Amino acid sequence: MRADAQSRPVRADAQRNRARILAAAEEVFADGGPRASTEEVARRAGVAIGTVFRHFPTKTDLLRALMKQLLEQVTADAAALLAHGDTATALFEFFAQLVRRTAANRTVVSLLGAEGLDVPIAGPVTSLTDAVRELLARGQRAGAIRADVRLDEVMALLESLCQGALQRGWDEDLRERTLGIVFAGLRTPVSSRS
Amino acid sequence: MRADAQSRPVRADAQRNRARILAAAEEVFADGGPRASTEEVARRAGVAIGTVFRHFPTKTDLLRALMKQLLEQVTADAAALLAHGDTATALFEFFAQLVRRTAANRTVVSLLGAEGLDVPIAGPVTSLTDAVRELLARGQRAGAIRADVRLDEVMALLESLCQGALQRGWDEDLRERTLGIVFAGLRTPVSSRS
DNA sequence: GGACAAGATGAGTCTCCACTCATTATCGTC
DNA sequence: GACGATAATGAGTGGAGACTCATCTTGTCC
Repeated sequence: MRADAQSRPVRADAQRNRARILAAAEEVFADGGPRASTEEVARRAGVAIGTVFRHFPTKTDLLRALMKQLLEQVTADAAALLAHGDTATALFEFFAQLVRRTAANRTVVSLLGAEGLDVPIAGPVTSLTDAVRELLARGQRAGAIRADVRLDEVMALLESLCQGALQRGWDEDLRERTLGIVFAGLRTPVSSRS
Repeated sequence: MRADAQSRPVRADAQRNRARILAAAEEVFADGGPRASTEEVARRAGVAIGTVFRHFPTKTDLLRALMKQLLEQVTADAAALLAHGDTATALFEFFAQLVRRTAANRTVVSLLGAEGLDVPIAGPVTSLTDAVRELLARGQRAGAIRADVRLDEVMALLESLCQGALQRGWDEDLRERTLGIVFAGLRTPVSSRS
């Protein structure tokens, strides 16, 4: 494996460590949030702290790498639903999936507009937005989602519910019921409107 | 003004400073979040740092005092609506009011289940919850809100939307439209359900 | 299996921030 | 206006955590 045509290959131990660090960071930040220390990540990865900083020169870089990885997974979920899901309800399924994933992974908090630390992630967000746009359009074409619902509203709800799902005291049941209300608001009503 | 039957009055400068500190803290934490430094609060209050700590022995105490103050305002809003508002839509009005207030005041983030720091505020939350319970019950009795909506769901939505409203890029317009969707989900449908 | 560059190590630095305390200033009272 | 209690001051302390770097180790290539 060559990193570049005129450079040497990336050493095997370096690749291994990079992977270990990412995995450890996922766990550590999952419970503890982005305020958890880099030292803790190093400890859980079984690596010295200098090694973490060799791979990710800044804590923000590490967070960004995690974000990117998660966004890719989530975007893949969306793509799968676009390919195989029921057109009418694919958006709801995706919505529920994302919130569920977030609930299990505090780091995603910063997903669409970081909070405590600044974690710029412009690129990956775009593809997620694209996927949601398509999911929304299909639901609307199928008549399942109100025609006047806009993309930014869906993204805003997604963001809000992901944030909410992180709070203490949200169990799975409450999460599903709350999502149910939001979905009812998105769904095409038979007649009443205001 | 006597603090207690057998103690001396609270000195005028002390009262003044306490008020100044609270006001400054509101501003400072409003932009900067709860991670803003106590030193900054002191500076904006025009007071030495030791004075801040005399009034609020701990940063958490200061945050808690702010929370309490805000919860009292919000609970007062709810009480006003209970007394004079339109029964059917009072909950929606209150909901919108609270989210709006939050958008202008980052500190409220930690309102119903603190994030970064731990800011226990058991008592004041109870009275807020009570007010929302009553608002919800009235809306349901009036037939404006679905009968199967539960209090914890409303609180969860409130929490989520307040969190969401803090994100960058939420302007007033988006906020109102997003709330509109949630309200549609809470409203009694004329016929369709799923 | 030797040479050497890439990588790992972890004690140490630096900065930031919550919190303390000896000293000084101010208020309320007589 | 003097006196004692209360409060304000701000340099200082302690600890946490991001980041560095001189030194040692290991993988890769011939």
